[in-house]
Amino acid sequence: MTQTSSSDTVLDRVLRILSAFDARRRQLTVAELSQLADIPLATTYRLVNQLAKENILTRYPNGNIGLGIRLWELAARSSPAVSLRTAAMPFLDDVQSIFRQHTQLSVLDDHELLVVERLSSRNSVVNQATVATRMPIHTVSMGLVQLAFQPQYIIDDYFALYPEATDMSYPGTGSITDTLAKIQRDGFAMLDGMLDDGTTGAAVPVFDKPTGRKRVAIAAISVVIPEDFESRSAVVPVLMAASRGLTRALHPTAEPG
Amino acid sequence: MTQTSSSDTVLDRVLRILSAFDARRRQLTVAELSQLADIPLATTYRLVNQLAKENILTRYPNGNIGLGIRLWELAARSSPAVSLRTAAMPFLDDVQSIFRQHTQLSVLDDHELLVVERLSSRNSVVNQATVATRMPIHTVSMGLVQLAFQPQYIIDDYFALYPEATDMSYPGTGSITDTLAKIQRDGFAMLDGMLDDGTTGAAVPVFDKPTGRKRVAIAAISVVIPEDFESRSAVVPVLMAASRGLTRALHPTAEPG
DNA sequence: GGGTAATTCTCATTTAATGAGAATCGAGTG
DNA sequence: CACTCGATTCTCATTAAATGAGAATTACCC
Repeated sequence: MTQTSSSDTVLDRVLRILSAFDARRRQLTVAELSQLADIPLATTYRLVNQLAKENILTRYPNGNIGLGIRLWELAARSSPAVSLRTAAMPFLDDVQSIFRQHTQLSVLDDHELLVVERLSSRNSVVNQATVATRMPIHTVSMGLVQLAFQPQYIIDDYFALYPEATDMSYPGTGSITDTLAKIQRDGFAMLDGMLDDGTTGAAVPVFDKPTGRKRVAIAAISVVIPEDFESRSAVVPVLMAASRGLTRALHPTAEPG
Repeated sequence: MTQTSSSDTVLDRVLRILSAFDARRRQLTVAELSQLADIPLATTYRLVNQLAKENILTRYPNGNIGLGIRLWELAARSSPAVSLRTAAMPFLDDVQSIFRQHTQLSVLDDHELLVVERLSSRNSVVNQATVATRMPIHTVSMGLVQLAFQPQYIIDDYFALYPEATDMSYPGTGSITDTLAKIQRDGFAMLDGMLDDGTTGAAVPVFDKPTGRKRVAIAAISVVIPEDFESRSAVVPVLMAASRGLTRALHPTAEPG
């Protein structure tokens, strides 16, 4: 059955087809797509063929369907995420080469955290799943550090949307409200054992302007380190230097470097 | 007037809207979009609003339209270009940190060269235009080095499509046919003054498998160096090491390391 | 307050899109 | 080679998504 709320536009259907693919589902048969996208088989074939003709989707020799390079190209040419990532790369690279730990750039989008880039150490498993994945803001340092530097109404909206966040108790800082207050005071988040036992997520905000009182976080730079990391005390200063560099790169001004 | 060849589908129109944006046109008014996409204004407003609702496009506070983060996210989750880029990053990083020159990863697509990634030296201008840009294959080393390692029928198709390529005379190697033959013998392309005077483009192919006779290039790794670069003799060996590393990363086998 | 452009809304009309089922194709099996 | 089955394309009567001009509303500027 098709959607009942309003009419099922062609755009809705195309987006459901494109959304069916992710890091674990890179190739799908047309029958699978039809089911995942909730579109009758004949219509799915027609839309898939139209998309393949434009290279938004690609047909593999075995008949399976995957995303086409044109979709990437359209997005890469002028997406804000790509601009941010490109500007951030030298700073992420600095952080990654100093600590040799997973280093991420992330943003908040639609009340979730979205990973824009992840640099991993040489010998770590290539893990595509990390870039473009979403996580609840309140479960990771890089989310909390961005939330802490948002207008109060955005924080309130978030709590309204995720009441379970207000039930959280963070190791060493207590409630989410107390945790956000500490992050606001410190200017960084450093939380143990959030996603994985034995690791610490350290994150700093990237602000929308170099100085000023009402700065808003537009991204975060973060690393994941072992809890007993020997260079632990150096992490935040290095992240902050990277963050300030990125903010200046994004907002060049006449102020002295 | 709308297109006359066949009917103007919603998908056609949506793709024309998305294609209107590029590195130089990151924000457009709805009126500009209507003109660029050749869609009546009322229809453009309607489609733009639908796309903005899904965050495929975004509305800026000044009313301008730009690409939305969801488009990037859809593409980043499972696009082959992103997988290739992710696998290549350690090797590109190696090359870039050794020579401190622009380092690129590119593929052939639809008889053109498409830049998938570009790492630049620290102090170079951040130049978004390079990633996701297309160039004629026969005008750059990284294009020629991939063309040289394609099946003959693909080379023939290319010449049929771009007869002007057969009129080219490359410095030191002559015609394109002779140049391709030399690249096939050498296993790399190193051409002076192709895009910019005073520079050399050095490129090696990334093959579809580690060994074997009928290997096909699926990408290229390349650097742009000054013609009088002091480490010129080291460039190709380093690029080849990076390329072999990438091929092995893409095609892990049981063969010894 | 007036002027102008941007934007939304309306709705009669158009036509793109639909999708079941027939037809065709391709792969696998005996 | 014939048969079976699933994949895929094609057909076409019907539907409803889409259209787009122009009116209405909103926002901005002077």
